Amino acid sequence: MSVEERAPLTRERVLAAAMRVVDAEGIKALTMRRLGAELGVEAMSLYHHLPGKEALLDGLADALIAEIQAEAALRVDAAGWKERLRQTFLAARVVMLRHPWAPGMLGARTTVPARLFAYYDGIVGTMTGGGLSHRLAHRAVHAFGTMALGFTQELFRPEAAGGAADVDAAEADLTAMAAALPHLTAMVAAEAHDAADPVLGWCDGQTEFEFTLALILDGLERGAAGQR
Amino acid sequence: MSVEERAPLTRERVLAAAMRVVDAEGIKALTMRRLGAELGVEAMSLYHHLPGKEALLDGLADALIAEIQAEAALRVDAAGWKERLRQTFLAARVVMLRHPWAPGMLGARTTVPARLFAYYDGIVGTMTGGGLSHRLAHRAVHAFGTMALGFTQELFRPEAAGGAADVDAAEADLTAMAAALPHLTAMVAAEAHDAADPVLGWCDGQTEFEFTLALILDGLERGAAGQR
DNA sequence: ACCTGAACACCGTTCAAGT
DNA sequence: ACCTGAACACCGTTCAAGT
Repeated sequence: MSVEERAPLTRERVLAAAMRVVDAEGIKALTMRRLGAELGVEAMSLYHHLPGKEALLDGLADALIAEIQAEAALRVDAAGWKERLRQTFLAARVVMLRHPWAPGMLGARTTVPARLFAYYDGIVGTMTGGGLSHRLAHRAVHAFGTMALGFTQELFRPEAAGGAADVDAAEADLTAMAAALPHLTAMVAAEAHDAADPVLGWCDGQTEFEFTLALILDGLERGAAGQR
Repeated sequence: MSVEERAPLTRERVLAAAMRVVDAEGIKALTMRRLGAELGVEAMSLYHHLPGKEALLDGLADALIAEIQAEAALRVDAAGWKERLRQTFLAARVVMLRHPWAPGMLGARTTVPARLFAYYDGIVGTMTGGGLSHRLAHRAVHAFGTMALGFTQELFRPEAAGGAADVDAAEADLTAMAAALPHLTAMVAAEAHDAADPVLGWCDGQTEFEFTLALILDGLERGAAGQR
């Protein structure tokens, strides 16, 4: 189907095709047979360029880290460690928003993409270069958690396929919900009221991401002041 | 194999058996056929008590939240919102350490376990009851992220099956690594030196968990003071 | 009503055979 | 060296049949 159908297969072409499939159809669609079809080839041919499905996913994870590094290189231009980290993590978030399948895929992985070490090395270097101790830099890496990859771990993010019937049912016993979940109901009522702009309003990911980021960065800054 | 082999199948017995299988053999071992065998029954019989595999995993997630709630009920006895949250999240962590498969399983889930709403309702109630605004409580819920479920999202946690050959290979070009990853190498050297007790030493999860928890709780407390 | 056996439509992967 | 077709050992799930 694609232009380069007749070109010889390489590891790079296989990974590029995998990225295309997964961006267009999601991670579940990425089967060896489907990927073979994308390249105009039998599934078995892929094994000459990658040892198996695990290696394919490893390669995909690695390609994603590379894209995050590239995006950060384009954007990070500040001098201070705090602002540099902020820019780094916001760049990572942009990449993750381009690939909605990525958080779940990375979370399910048990092996470390080789490129991740180099990526984190740069982050640690930014902190120690800014005067943070190795101990505080170490703690910071853990505190940021998945933030360095562009997402706070929002478990159970809402699905694209919403059930209209469920919404109706939910509305029907909204009063029952208010009784069972008084604090959540009150919070939604108070917060939704303030959300004039739907993009910046209720549970907007960007707002929450930046709040958490600032919270942790400010806390580290205070810790860095205390360590002297 | 089990004592209750002849008792009639119920949804509860199926879920209890699933929890047994997954605790003993991991999430990959949980197939409909394997679960049937655990109960001395054909795989197809399970469909009379659960609609399918998705519902089985939903049930497992729900049972896990229930266990977290029960553990918290046993332990949380403080008066202030800050200490109550600290105890709540440490209780959740204990449950997660009992079920190492749980973080990955919850992270892969796309639907929300019903019980999670009630669990978060209690957490929000603790904060608003302590004087935090709905806005700050909302931001806090996002900032805590998976901490309420007992884990910071440590992507790529080390596997149980370690490759000795890989360790040897890694040692062989340790100098090469030091050149390629100078900041990480320096951090490991500095931090590992201080780690007299291996349990409390390098990358101990409990230490990192409590550091991040305190960082966020302190930041919220400051935010709560600022909101008046 | 509950459980079964055979079958269906998929997977990842092995292997002998082609070119 | 690279690709193929058939096959193997699995999955979740359907369905007609048993009791």
